[in-house]
Amino acid sequence: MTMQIPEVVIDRLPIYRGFLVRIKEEGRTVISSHELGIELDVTPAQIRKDLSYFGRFGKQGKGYVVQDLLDELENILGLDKQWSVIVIGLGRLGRAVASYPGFKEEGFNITSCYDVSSEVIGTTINGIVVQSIEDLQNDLTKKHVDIGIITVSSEYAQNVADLLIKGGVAAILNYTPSRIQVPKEIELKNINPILFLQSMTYHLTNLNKGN
Amino acid sequence: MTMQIPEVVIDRLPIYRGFLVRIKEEGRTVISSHELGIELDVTPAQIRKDLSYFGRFGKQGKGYVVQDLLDELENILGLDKQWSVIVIGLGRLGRAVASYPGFKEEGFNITSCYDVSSEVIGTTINGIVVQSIEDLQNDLTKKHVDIGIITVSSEYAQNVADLLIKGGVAAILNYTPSRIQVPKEIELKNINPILFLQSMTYHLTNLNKGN
DNA sequence: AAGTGTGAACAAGTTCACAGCC
DNA sequence: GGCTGTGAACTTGTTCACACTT
Repeated sequence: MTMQIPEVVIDRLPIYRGFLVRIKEEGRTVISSHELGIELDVTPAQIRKDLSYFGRFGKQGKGYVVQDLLDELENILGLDKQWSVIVIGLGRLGRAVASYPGFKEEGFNITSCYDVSSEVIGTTINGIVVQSIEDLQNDLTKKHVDIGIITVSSEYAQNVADLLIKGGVAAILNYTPSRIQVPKEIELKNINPILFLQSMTYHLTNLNKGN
Repeated sequence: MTMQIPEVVIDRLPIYRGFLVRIKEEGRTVISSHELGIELDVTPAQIRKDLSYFGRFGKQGKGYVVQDLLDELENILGLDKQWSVIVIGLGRLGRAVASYPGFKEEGFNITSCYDVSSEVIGTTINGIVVQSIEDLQNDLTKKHVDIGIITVSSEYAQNVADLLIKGGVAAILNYTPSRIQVPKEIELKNINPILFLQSMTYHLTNLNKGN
């Protein structure tokens, strides 16, 4: 029963799902793995194989019913639930993140924001009053938080992560360039634009490409 | 000569390099693949194999001289050069990006910023006067730009990308949730926090983990 | 003695190709 | 007839294990 599903597969499902949302809005009701593949730059076999880890969602000779596949993917990914998210660090990046409407639209509800600076504490961002980081530990004992987004300055990233984990937060999105150490049961993803730029400059430097 | 180097390897090099920068600051002069591996959560064999694609940088029985390996990696990745970067779209996210000091520190110089909104055009961010997007096409004929960072709203992402490519920009960092189509010789990386969150919720939903 | 560099073994992930079903 | 689902073939990427160097 518990066949281990490759992480790369999990990472592709949200991409499939995003595209399905778009074509559903355009009124599309059925799509084949072939068409999906062309749009998403993935082979049709890849898509069929990926989906086959979870069930048989297609209609043979026909393709996938957009709405049905969407429902399946949202169920698999847990997007049929609401998730509570907090943002720690409300510098320029944190404020941009906290005020991005896309999170709420996708079921990621930013319920609280924390910062150290007295200049920021008490201000309102996206309808949320910024609290002191001092409140964080205690707040986590009282209300459940699924995901913590860390946008503090680099040197505090590990401390904040430790606090979050101690408070029962199971997933962390780290916008800091610091590499954070977490126990393996904690979900962690890092967003570090510098690393992206640096792998791109490799290719710009070595234009005997292949990519 | 032109052995094809796996993309995953290229993506790891900046991580190795970042760690070497850190330990160099701490005064470390030599490090073994074993120690590197522990810190970066990679097997020592992986590190040695990755580096072996590019040369023999280690000293047998000793490890790697931090400064030497750093120089090699920076040379490989093209980090010994300066890169010119422009930011298109100066909403909250674009302003956060444009004012992040990390780019300059790593040799990525933001030389211009563009926006459509008359409220933003003419304002100064990080010492740069925001120009009209109307100027972009013409500017690109006059000065060389290596990398474009797209932080406009989703619906304009493809248009901006097309403009950049027409103007000779070879690499694009797309902060937009839109999937952009580019010719294969153009470097493209996407930063979409929603996709990260959605793959994390898969694991939160299916805590029979393995991760 | 310690630790690299690397072919060979292994594991993971992708694509093929076709049986099966609508 | 067209397209899915999936074992099997293949390709890519990782780890092993040891000869080699200092």
